[in-house]
Amino acid sequence: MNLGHIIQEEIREAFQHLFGHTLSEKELNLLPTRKEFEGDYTFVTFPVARYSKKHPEETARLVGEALKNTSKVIGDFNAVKGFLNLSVSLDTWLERFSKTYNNENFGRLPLNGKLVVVEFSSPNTNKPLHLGHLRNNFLGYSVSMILEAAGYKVEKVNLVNDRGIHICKSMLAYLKFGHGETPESAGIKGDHLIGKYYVKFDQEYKKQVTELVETGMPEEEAAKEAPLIKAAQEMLRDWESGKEEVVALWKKMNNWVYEGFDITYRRMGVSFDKIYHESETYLLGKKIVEEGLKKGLFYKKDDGSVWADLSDEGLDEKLLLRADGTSVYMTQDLGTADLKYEDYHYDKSVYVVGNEQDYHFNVLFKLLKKLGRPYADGLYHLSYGMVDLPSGKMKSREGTVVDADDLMDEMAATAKKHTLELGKIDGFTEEQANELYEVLGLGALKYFLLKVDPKKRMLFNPEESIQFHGNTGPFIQYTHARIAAIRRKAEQDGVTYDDFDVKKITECHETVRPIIFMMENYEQLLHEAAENYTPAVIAQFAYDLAKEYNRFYTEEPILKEEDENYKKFKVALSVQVGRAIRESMSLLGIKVPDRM
RNA sequence: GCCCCCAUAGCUCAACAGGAUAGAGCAUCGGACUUCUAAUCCGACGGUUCCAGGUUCGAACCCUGGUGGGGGCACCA
Repeated sequence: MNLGHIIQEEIREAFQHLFGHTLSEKELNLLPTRKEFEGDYTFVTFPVARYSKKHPEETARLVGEALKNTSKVIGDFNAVKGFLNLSVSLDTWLERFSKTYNNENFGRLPLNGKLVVVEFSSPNTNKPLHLGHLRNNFLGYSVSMILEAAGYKVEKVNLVNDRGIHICKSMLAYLKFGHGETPESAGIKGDHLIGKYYVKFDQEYKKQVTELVETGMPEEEAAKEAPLIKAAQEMLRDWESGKEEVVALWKKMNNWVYEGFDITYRRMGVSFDKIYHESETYLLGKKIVEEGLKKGLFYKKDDGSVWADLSDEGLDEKLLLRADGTSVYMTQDLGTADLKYEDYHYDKSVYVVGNEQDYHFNVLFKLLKKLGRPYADGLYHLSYGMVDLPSGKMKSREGTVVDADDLMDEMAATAKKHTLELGKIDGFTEEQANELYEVLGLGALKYFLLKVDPKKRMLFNPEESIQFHGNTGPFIQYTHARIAAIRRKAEQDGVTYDDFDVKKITECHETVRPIIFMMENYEQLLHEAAENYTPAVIAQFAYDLAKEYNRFYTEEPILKEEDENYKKFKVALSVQVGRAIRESMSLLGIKVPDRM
């Protein structure tokens, strides 16, 4: 039980004793005391004055006095208006720290026996990954780590969109203009090679459309009649009917893409427990539509197309099956939901997909609910906002996308530049140095993308993202490196620190309490991060802790402390902060170096 | 046209589900390295929380109406 809960219980008891009323969980609202007031926790008495039948301030004072007499943890209090500010005694804080320090499972909540599937990444195989994918991947991976730390069993899955007209466009352009080029012969990654032909297709296609328009054809018609688009559609039909040479080319080109993706994923530090391919799932879902028809949930129009009417739920009618009997996006997603459930029997299933698909998932979940799927209540769309550039929205056709590989290169290069300028890595081998640049560059990038609430649209300013000062990944990493240096030096000097004795400590630097306070609250925070699927609060924690620790570090001598026991404590406190930083950063997928 | 989301310091973001005098970083200005890593720390400057009403002890947060921005409304995925 954390300190907040203990205090809540004590308040409940005191209140019951004083006023004969038992407060509910919600009424026991406890918040951190604001900086400008004395105290650690604040209990707001406005809402409970109706039970005490006294003014809020009087209520606060009475509860405060009662606590001061009976509480095992509260040392003092003050009441301002309806705010009861409670100061936890130093003894208690130190005691709590001791407990945290010796807790080997710090930052890990007990297993809750529940399984959650997190689907993320979901790339198309016709172009390389870009900045938008980075937010998606980092988010999905981080949320998976957070859920795991919060006690869930987590399965990370990736549903690769490896088929469809967009792939055929790349294939067609490759056939026409590729001259048998390969990633090896071209010297570029497979995904970039395929992306090149996707762009090529678009260019050539536009030319054709322009030519047709010049002959007097309306633009809309020209867009449909251009030979290239017709050829691409034909190729898709050939693929669906299993035409050998098309399938062979498709396999070859997709494999190039996967080889490229693998490199990118590895560098990003994300991985999956299972990869689904749309080429294997796109036909699923038809049976579910049939089932819905039979149950009278869906209906068939005269042309044979199948629809769901969700107007009673405030939504539109939605197509589920085309007139020719082929599936659409929704059909497929109905099918994969069942498939994933068969595979995992999950309690929760999270889809990490951008907010432009809010409506789609809203409909999907309602349909599955209507169909009576047992897992329907556990579905969650983790809807995240677009990443904008200072120049506006990213558009692949306009060449304004920020390529993932390029971006990671740049981040690492900048890390290298800064590191060399500072000259702090004497004795590093070249390999170690390069690894450090990766850790710092990726750390900066991940932190930049994850510190913002996922739901919010965010601006990616390349110059700011590459900053290593202030509220950034490298700032936190640096704090960890400092602590690691303390630990190294302590061990070098033969200073043991596990054996500190908190009972002998009577006074502490003013930063010690807030540091302990933050770590005390960490598990609560982790719980919140998991419930709300948001790495942002973990990022905020790591930053706040690092910031507070840095103050401690600059204002207090640690290894030069003369009181031997207090010195041990300070080292232990540092080590524990280091652990908390490492742990929280790992939930963001960010590594922390021992030297930088 | 209909539906959904957003609006907080010059800029990028917070604000623990309605709590006290709205906080950080960047930028600007000023201070701190013969010291355990200055990728750090301290200070200053910076606000009508888009506007107008409402709800109540209390509103950035909830309600109503505006304004501005984004997204969605395909037999595409």
